[in-house]
Amino acid sequence: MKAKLEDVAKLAGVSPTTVSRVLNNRGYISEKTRQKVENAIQELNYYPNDIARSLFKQRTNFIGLILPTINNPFFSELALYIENESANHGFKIILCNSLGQLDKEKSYASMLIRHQVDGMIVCSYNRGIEAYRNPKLPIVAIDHYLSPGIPVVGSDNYEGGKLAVQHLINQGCKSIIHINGPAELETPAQKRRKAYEDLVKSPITYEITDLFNEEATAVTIRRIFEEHPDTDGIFASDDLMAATCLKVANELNINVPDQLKVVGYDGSQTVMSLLPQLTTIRQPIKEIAKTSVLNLIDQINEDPMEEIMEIVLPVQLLNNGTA
Amino acid sequence: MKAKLEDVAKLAGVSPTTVSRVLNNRGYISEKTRQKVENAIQELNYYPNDIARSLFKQRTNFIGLILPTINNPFFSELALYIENESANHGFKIILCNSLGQLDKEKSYASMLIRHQVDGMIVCSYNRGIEAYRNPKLPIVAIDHYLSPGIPVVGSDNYEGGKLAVQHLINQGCKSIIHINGPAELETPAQKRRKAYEDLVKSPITYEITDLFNEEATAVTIRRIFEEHPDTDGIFASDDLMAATCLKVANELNINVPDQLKVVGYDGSQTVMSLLPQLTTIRQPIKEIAKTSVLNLIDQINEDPMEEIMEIVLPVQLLNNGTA
DNA sequence: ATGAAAGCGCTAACAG
DNA sequence: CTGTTAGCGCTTTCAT
Repeated sequence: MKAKLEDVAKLAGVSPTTVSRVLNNRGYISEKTRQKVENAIQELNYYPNDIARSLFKQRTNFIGLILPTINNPFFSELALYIENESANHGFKIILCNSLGQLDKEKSYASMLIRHQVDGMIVCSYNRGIEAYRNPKLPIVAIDHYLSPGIPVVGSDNYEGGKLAVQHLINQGCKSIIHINGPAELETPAQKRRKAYEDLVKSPITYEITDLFNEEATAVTIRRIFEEHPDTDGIFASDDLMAATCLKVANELNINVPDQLKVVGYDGSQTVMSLLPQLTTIRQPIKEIAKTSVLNLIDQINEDPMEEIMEIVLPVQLLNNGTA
Repeated sequence: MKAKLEDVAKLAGVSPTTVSRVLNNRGYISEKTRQKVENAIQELNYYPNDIARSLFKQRTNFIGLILPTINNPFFSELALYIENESANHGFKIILCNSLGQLDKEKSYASMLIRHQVDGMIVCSYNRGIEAYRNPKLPIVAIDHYLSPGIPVVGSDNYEGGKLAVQHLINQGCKSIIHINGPAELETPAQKRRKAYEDLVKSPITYEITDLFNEEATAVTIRRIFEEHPDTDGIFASDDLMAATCLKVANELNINVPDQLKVVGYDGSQTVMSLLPQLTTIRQPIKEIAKTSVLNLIDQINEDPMEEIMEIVLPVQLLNNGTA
């Protein structure tokens, strides 16, 4: 069986308390004892049991991360930085892909609570999950409002939408179409749409209902060109949709950027590597990640911090060629 | 404070054991008692503490996942399916990004052991980590040999390399260059290179040393065209490198596929969405994920299963246009 | 400077 | 059908 603290104590000829002391570097220990203990640890190949420790300490150093799907450049980059930053502070990430399904998200949320996570970072799009109302559970929501009282970290979606649409207008587009996910109230991403609607005389938005199905997205986009053949600009609310626009345009022999200009949204590293010509709005993904983690850790430590309820980070237009 | 089992018991007027019984649906309980208990659970908004449960059961239902970086379409897709499949079997994923650094991987591995994970799935590229030699810790390695005795799940890398290079030859390429990551012994990915070397008269392989730096990759690729201006075919050992080839070719006004043909490797959904014209070798990512999880769970349950030490899944050429 | 004992929240014998 | 008790592995008063 696995060695436990008691085994180490016996082998070193000391009490469990003493072993615990050297493990945690707490209290006074003679150099000699410390050596004996450390030798025993080596010899037994002992690893402290963090489950037992967590039970006692009422702290797991686990952070639950709920997102729609890690298999998306924006979320995977976000997750990378969240994991990194968390690790820097001694926290571990439990990964949950809700796939946008309410029931999955619910069961993940309660699973995380049962596992005594110290906090959660949620960037999924479902509301009304009771578990989030669990009093005193530190939560940070990324880029959408989860529930009153839960801080939101995100980027300036209205500004991003404005930058995108204004750029298309500046480039001479006359008929600009917007593509967005399903309209949900109070989602900051809908502010991109608001900006579009504020800047364009007769706004037309196509909604992609099944964000997880690229072919369905392509079908919707083909409809744009059938129903609005005069379209000369598209503002897509994320880069994957923008990529699908480019693909469809290519199928239809529509030249980008001459006949059609396309602006995406997110500007993740992966998309920029694979599709460097895509003009897009870059979200400060790393900063969103870091800010979220730090805010969450502050909540966990109950630092008296000034209860910041919404953090809005700046975005940037990357003018790369498709618009 | 958070409600615990004892509080539920008190409120329901029964013993803790009884509460535990209804929680776990074990043993005989009268319907009346069950109701009382369930009401108390509701009323107290009680969530069982899985940490305490794990401590007792000597089982956490945690699986550690170590990969170089989740911010890569291949790994993020893999991680999605691994997480999904694990969740289907009641396991949770702890995400670790080693960033290819030995020390990070080491500390992640021992963190996971301290946290009593029931098993680990490792798709990182470092060898000689002692923690992996921890006897009886179930491990599955994805696409590389970790240590003797640890099962490997992967796809047919030699066949993939062969398909790629043969395709380039069939398309008329005379001077085919291969791009790969740093040469490491016993990495199945090196079998792609082996296939290339077996099929080409005078093989030339460029090594990308810093896989995490796209600009460095671009620099190396530019060197190819300086040093071998007659290059008419490139087999890149992953799609991101292939994408960088396309980008550099574009900079240099080299037409793909007329003057240069490029074949990538992986064929993840994300890359196929963003760069649908890329000809590549598709790995069966979902199957790799599922197989790994199932094999690991078998190990965890000590199912007597036939100790399969290497599982090789088939690959497929996706002939999309860049070659 | 070190040890004994209690307890974190839960479950599983074992009784009854 | 239900309760009592011990203990999972660790940490921490409180003694000494």
